[in-house]
Amino acid sequence: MATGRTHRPATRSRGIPEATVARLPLYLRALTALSERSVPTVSSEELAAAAGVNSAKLRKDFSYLGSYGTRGVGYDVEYLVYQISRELGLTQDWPVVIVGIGNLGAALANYGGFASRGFRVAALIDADPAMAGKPVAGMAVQHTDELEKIIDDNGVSIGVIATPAGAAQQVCDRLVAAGVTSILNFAPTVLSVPDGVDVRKVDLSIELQILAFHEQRKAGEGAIEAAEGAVGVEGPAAKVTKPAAGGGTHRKGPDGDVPAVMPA
Amino acid sequence: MATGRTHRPATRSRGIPEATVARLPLYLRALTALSERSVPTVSSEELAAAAGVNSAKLRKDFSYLGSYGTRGVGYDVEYLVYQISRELGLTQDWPVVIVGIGNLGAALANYGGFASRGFRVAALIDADPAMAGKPVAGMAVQHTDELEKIIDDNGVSIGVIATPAGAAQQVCDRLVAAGVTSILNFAPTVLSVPDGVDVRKVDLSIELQILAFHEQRKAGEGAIEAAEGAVGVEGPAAKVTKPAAGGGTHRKGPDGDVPAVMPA
DNA sequence: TCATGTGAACAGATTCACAGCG
DNA sequence: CGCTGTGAATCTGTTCACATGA
Repeated sequence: MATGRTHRPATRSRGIPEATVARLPLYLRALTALSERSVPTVSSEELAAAAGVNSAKLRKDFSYLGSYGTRGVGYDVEYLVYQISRELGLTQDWPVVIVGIGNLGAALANYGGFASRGFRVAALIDADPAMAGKPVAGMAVQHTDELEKIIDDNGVSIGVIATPAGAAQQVCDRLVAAGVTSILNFAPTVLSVPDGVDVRKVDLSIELQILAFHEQRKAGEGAIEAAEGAVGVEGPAAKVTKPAAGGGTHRKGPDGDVPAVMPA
Repeated sequence: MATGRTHRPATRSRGIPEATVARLPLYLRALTALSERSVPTVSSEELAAAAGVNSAKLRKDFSYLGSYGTRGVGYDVEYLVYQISRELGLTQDWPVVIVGIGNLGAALANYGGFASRGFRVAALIDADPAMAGKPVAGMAVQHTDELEKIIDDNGVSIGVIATPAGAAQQVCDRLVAAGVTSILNFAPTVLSVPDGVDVRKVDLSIELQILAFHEQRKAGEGAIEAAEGAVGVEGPAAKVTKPAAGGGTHRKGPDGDVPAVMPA
């Protein structure tokens, strides 16, 4: 889901639903593990368990790729690894650049999963002149001035942004102008890009906030019903048409009328 | 999307659809920015643009929280910030532990977005005895032996796993046994957890693979039709019932019969 | 006989379009 | 009049359940 703004339907490219595409890497990982253990075939049931999905979904997913299984038997591991790899475009080499070599950028550069599976870190780029030339993950960091040249020389079409939020849009614009058409954004900002450019974002604080939401709910559990009935903890129930106290238009908060504004 | 295995329906908790919950942090961020610029109100149109969604979706999302807007005017920024914060459970403090202080763990520890918005790093934990006591992000790293005690003493319910894949499940088990009920997993593995525990995963290589899929498609463009017709690039068309060459059962690959197995 | 592959039923999310209210 | 709030239509994704074929 993280395909960012401005670029839309992105619907099923050549018939494969987006949700399925997002699961293919999961299957591929599970299959690779099986392959390493020289397991020749798997059933949808086994593979689904390894990938953490249910088997009906997995079979449906695979059905979009074609009929690659054998009824009564299962799927040939090696063959599926190949098919999924090809479908994902991993049989070719994808040079990527990482822009912003701070803590996170360095972590990404060192991340092994990057190098495997068809991705190759073509360059590490940072705006800080003091970083230029410094070795990170066995590679010399290059200055932002070189960005366009690097993209061009290496035929880079995928860029990773690991800069502070403030710099992200500007970096993004330069990447796109230089020919990058897919961006993985770690900066906590919404990027705008022209049509035809894909953006996916990875956002730590968003993930945490989603967890907090569910966590909060767990704590409440049975108390919720009671509280809602009694105090009217928001929801349509709290739709007080006229504010009970305080002259303003709004301020219909359930636990006290004045919002306790969050710290920045 | 990312709610991990074993725990499922997870559907709408108390009426708010999961998809909406996932966008609330986005709105909150945009609203916080407006708040800092002292903007008093926003229309759904403006806010949607800032958050990178469309306005109908945003209005629908907000409608699940209650009727917090004013027709003909828009939404009160401060008020919405408060409502969303409360809905997400950010008006309380969430102590989190980060397990695995490698490159990534250190990056996370240093990540500012952590500290803001209700999350507090209660401890950094690593299995390497050599790391113990070392300062990272102004905090002394503690040894895994202390894990249970730390969780308990600090009332931690959210854990972040940034260990290598091999250690993740084991760490996860210990976190859960110690009382953690929400986990953010950066290790490239499927975690199994008992019912009632939420897992969200952030997986760099999966994101890249999804980008590669779309990237590949862009490159192909009009050529796809032709190629499929001519060579029979898989799809139902490639459903060769009997392998053309090579004795095996499968191996129906389009560009060469032997799968070019990926490197690990 | 067994597990795949898939139509059909269902569920969830998005978009449309407009009634309703400030 | 302008913008929110929301039913209804649509679209996407998931699950069911079973016919099909190795």
